[in-house]
Amino acid sequence: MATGRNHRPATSRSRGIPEATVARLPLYLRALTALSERSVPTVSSEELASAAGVNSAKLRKDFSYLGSYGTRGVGYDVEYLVYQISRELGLTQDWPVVIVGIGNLGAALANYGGFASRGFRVAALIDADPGLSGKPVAGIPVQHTDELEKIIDDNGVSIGVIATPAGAAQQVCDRLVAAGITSILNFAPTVLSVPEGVDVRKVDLSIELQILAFHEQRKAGEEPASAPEVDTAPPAAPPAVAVTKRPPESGPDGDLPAVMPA
Amino acid sequence: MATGRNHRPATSRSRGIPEATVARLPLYLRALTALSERSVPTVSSEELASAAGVNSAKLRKDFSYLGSYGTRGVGYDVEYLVYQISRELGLTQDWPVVIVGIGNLGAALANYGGFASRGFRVAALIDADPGLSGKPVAGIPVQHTDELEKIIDDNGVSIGVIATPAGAAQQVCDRLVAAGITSILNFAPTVLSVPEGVDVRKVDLSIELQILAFHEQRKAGEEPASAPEVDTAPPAAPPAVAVTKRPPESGPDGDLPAVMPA
DNA sequence: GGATGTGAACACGTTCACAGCA
DNA sequence: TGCTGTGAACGTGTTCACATCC
Repeated sequence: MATGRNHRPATSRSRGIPEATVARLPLYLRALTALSERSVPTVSSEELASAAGVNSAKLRKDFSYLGSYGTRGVGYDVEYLVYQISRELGLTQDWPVVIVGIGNLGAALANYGGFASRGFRVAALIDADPGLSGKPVAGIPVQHTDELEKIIDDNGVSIGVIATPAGAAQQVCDRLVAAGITSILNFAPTVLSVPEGVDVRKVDLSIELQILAFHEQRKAGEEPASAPEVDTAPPAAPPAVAVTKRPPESGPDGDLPAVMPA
Repeated sequence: MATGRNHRPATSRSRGIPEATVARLPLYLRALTALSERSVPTVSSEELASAAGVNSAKLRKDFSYLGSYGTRGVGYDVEYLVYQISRELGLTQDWPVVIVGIGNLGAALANYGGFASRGFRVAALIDADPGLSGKPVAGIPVQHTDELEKIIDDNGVSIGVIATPAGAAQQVCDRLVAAGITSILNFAPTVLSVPEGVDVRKVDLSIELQILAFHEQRKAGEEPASAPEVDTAPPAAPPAVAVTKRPPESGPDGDLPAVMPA
């Protein structure tokens, strides 16, 4: 799960759409777009839900927050829903985006077709390495970090993507915010602190894997009625102030590793 | 937010740790590891919470599900907690992982230091392009898709990462599952269907951006007491069966764009 | 004194089941 | 008849506030 929020307590919801619903709208939109391309005119909540990987009750409730866009006994008009959801998400307008940190991940993001097709436009690629400056990635020349403020200002950018190593992330974040960015998608494995009013969402590869490992571990110690305990090394001393040598863990790299060179 | 679940309804929670708590454990672990490296012996819930970007009440409640590992009036022993959380997450053992689809994103993942330092080991890189076979990425030679089943079997791999284009994802997924994989981290923008017992987590770049756009849009239409409505193009016909030409949207690429060539 | 651990209250999210309408 | 839209029930997650113990 990617995560990270920063909103008013959702109290006094007037026309507010629940956060959980917002997070699913892109899913519905994707499924609807596929149907649209196959020229399917209408869908039932059941069909659409299954295409989006949710259950139909949830989908209907989600749509009910947007308005009554369906037809009882029939279903939803695909084209109409595509438009309504796009509008709700703000995708009927163009969102210029900058990507900071052009390593493997930054390059992958720059090449990612999903951006362009959904109202997002990569306005600039920025990296601290002077050796990269001017070299094109995904057809866009990389610019140096020095230009950051100017680029954001000139292009009216309000969304920034951070794909730098962890160590550089906060610093980049601060500059982005100072330059006027109000939404950040962070791929660096660090907690970013930002002033009120700035949105941060986080995508953390390592965390996702750790969550999988947790569940995987459970599976192992269940069905096969054997192997009750498998601990590798015994724990350190329970409480008491101590500097017990540290049992296992802590790899070769310093702080939580970076994604790639910026 | 990365997402995707597949668990029993969490009913009859015996020693079960809430899903939301599990998702935060890696965060705590990261903060604790940083403290450990600075040889800090103990932390209070307040300090640790702020380092991890959550509030202290939540953190204390989270830890209470694991056991009583703190000391009243003092705080938590850093080393001890690192060990306990690692054990809980299953990181005291080694998890071999395969990455399928070695484009920019796959390469970024292979180079990602966060894997190795947390009990994960990249056992193999797999790609369908014969031209890549044998070429080393992050020091590991890429192997051809034909070898997939053999690789998984030989290495006892139970976690797979899919970084292929959307079109190939389900097919790769099916082969992974058939070969014995029970946990999948999916970067392709598709809904994967898997049999019961297989865990899927999803990381979707495009969805995260769309959620940001939603909030960004809200900000725009708030403070500055102007610009009440800004719609670009008028909606299509409301209900009724129709094949209205499709208003805006739908970029140049076919289905939801791939991440990169596999 | 000072911090943890936790019941109880609250807020949010999901599911059920059915009324209501095409 | 068939499917949407939604109140009501339920379950999960978060926050409060304080008893408890070092």
